[in-house]
Amino acid sequence: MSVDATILHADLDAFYASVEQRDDPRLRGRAVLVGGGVVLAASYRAKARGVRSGMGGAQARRLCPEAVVVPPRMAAYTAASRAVFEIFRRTTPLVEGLSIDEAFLDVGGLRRLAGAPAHIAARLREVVREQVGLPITVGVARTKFLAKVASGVAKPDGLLVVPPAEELAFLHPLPVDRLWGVGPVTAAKLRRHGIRTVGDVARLGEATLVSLIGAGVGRHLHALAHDRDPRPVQVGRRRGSMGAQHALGAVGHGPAEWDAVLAGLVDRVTRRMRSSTRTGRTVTLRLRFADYTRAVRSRTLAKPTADTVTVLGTARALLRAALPEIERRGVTLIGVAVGNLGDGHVQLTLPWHAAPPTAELDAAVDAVRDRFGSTALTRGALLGRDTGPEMPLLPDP
DNA sequence: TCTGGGGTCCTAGGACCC
DNA sequence: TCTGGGGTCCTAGGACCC
Repeated sequence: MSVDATILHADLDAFYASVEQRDDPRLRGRAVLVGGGVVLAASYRAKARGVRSGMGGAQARRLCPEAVVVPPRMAAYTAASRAVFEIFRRTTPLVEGLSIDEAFLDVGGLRRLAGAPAHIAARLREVVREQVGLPITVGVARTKFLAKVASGVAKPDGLLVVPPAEELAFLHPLPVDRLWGVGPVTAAKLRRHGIRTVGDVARLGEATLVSLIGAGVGRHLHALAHDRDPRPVQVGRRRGSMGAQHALGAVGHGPAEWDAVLAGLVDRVTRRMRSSTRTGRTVTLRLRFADYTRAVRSRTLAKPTADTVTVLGTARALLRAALPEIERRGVTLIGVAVGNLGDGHVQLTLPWHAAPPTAELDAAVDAVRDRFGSTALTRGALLGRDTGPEMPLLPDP
């Protein structure tokens, strides 16, 4: 573990809204809301009026009547994100993406090549601004946690370095809910005991903290408040689940509509799985009731799959089982996720003497089909590859 | 404040196995 | 007949993040 501040947390500012302002000069300098029903992103001018992402559109427009509301353009955001992540990876190979608009970068080994971390961070901000046209804030510190907090404090369009000697002085005056992992519930529990700042948390014994907020969160918070965070920047983490969900209006739905929604969601998810050559074993049905409480129902299959029919069958069975509860309580959201994701590869071992187009190969392809439930894999596709027996599922044509 | 869509991680109980 | 400790997997719920 380095004793230097070598970890960068880079976070695009008001990402979706900034992309909109970049692409439409008329929006620059104005309050911009992306998404009408619910605010997906708000420009800083709108945030200054109290608008937050996740807020209902009606309330946002009340707070900020002069705001321009634009529909989301996910393809543009994805493209901008890709461009920024390419710059990250040109900066250092040690990049850990956290979401579409933020990542950790470890620049520890680059001092002789590219200069001090603060210099690299400043340069990174310039390059993102020049080449992608977006403002980005960077926090620099010795740990991931501190770097993340630093970028949060420095926003928007800022750069903040926390030197190792000043970590506690930086950390302890901050309100607890500034900590990554402290949300409304934990903050309220702590507030009830008069704990408001990170310094207040640090003065508590671990056992006391655990008794207040539970073992997991308690120990985690105790470590962070004492500035202990050994987590390294991890390259190449892959998502563990893929899902899709759809919010329903309050009235006028029945089993036929629920089933249609479900089928659409499953189709979306399994398509995405196939196009990224992932397969999964656990199908989860997500429900939100009329009172906005939530429930999940899940089933784990014997074999990983990315097959629409298999996943839909499982999701339907879960929905059927939940039907009495849904009819009693009303449903306002349906979601489907597939978890336990594997890499979508399977090892085919053929006898060395098997001439390719043989019964063995056919049998092997059948075995893959059987295991993955893939309708996209064909023997021709398999033969078209000379990369050896490791064979990804193919994306939809 | 009346709430979208995409995720992560943790906890806890029960089944099952050795 | 009644009993222990430890491990893994599955399901459900909940907090949190952007």
